[in-house]
Amino acid sequence: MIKRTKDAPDRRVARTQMALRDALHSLVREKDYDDIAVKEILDRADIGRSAFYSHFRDKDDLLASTIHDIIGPVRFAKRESGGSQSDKLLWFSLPIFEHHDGHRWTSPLKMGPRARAILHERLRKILVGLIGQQVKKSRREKRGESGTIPTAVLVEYLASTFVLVLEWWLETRSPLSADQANDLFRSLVQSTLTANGL
Amino acid sequence: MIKRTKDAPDRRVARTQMALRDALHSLVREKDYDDIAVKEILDRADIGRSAFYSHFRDKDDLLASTIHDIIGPVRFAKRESGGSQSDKLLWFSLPIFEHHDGHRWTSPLKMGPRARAILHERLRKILVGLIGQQVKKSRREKRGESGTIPTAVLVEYLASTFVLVLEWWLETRSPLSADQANDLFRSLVQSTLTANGL
DNA sequence: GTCGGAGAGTGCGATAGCGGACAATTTCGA
DNA sequence: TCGAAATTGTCCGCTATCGCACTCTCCGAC
Repeated sequence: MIKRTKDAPDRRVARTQMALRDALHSLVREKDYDDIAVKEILDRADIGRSAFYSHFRDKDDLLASTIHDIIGPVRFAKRESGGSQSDKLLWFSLPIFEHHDGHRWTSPLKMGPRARAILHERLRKILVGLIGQQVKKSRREKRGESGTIPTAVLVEYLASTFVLVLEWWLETRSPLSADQANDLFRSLVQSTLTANGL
Repeated sequence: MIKRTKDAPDRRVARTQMALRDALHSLVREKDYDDIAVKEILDRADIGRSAFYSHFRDKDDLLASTIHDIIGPVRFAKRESGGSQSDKLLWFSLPIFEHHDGHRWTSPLKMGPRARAILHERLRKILVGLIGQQVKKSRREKRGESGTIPTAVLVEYLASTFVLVLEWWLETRSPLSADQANDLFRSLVQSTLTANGL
């Protein structure tokens, strides 16, 4: 268990975590995720076994943690989100599509459906947290206009729909550009949003 | 002080030392060695101050330690040293010339005469150790043929002459190739070697 | 079957690196 | 020339990582 007041980022922690993530990243381009042994990750990262398990429960936990490599840059884009109501609500989608677009043709990550599921499940949860605040705020401002659908459900709906589109876009290697995929996602949820006063 | 029992290579030690050497390497291509603050090295290597001083006395000590980056590869070439007597004795020279030749035109290291002196002095000492064994062995086999010049002096002579040639070759940016510089060095010491039964 | 080897996790004593505080020295602009 | 700021080198309590040994489970060979 890592327990620190976040204002004290120990160099060592950041270093070993990054080393492990980098090692996994490079390995997953060479062979299928499920065929990668923890030992291989340790060797490539040049990290001891016990250090690994003091940060991550297992290989899947490490994989899930790599989401931050994606979500990190997205957080930066958060500030500069002006525009319409739905722009403020769905600001996250385009950066994520673009991120994957960049990596889409370089070297395909070799991971089966199980690994994909882990990543997307984690992404979905994080999105729920991210969207949640926005939706609550927007709905509070417009309270009374509509009350049939619970906010929590709406948030889950947005997150899972986004992940669905992302999954489809990646899985089918659709020729759609990141922009187009993003538009597709928005089209899907737009009417529901307006119908619920968002 | 660094612990003993060399059979216990701690990952952490190797890691921080390499990080520091790499940092210095990259910095010395950007600005003059004497203008580089320890703080800058620490920042680039992402290493704490106390870790630095637990390995090196000061900046110069770190610089001197980078010799191993040169001498390491040379040790490998040691095995495959067949040929004449002097080939066995002077096997080290060509690899070193070649090493410097590779880096000579890429990006010149920005270091004044003081820094150069540190490096070459260290190199000289290591060469003395390296050559020493060989000379002693060769002379033991041919004992009696000549006894006027002490072995220790001969060794120092070889090392310092080599460093001299290397220094001249680098300093003047001589158009000589690594091979030619190596031949030059050999020509310089050849007669002395044969005169002393080597 | 069962043997043996390999990988996954766990536990532990030892230690390298951490951040931060400190005095001593150097640098440098007012 | 003086004082502030920067840099160097030292020290210390805390902790992350180390190497190593160990158990457990899985799995293919025989």
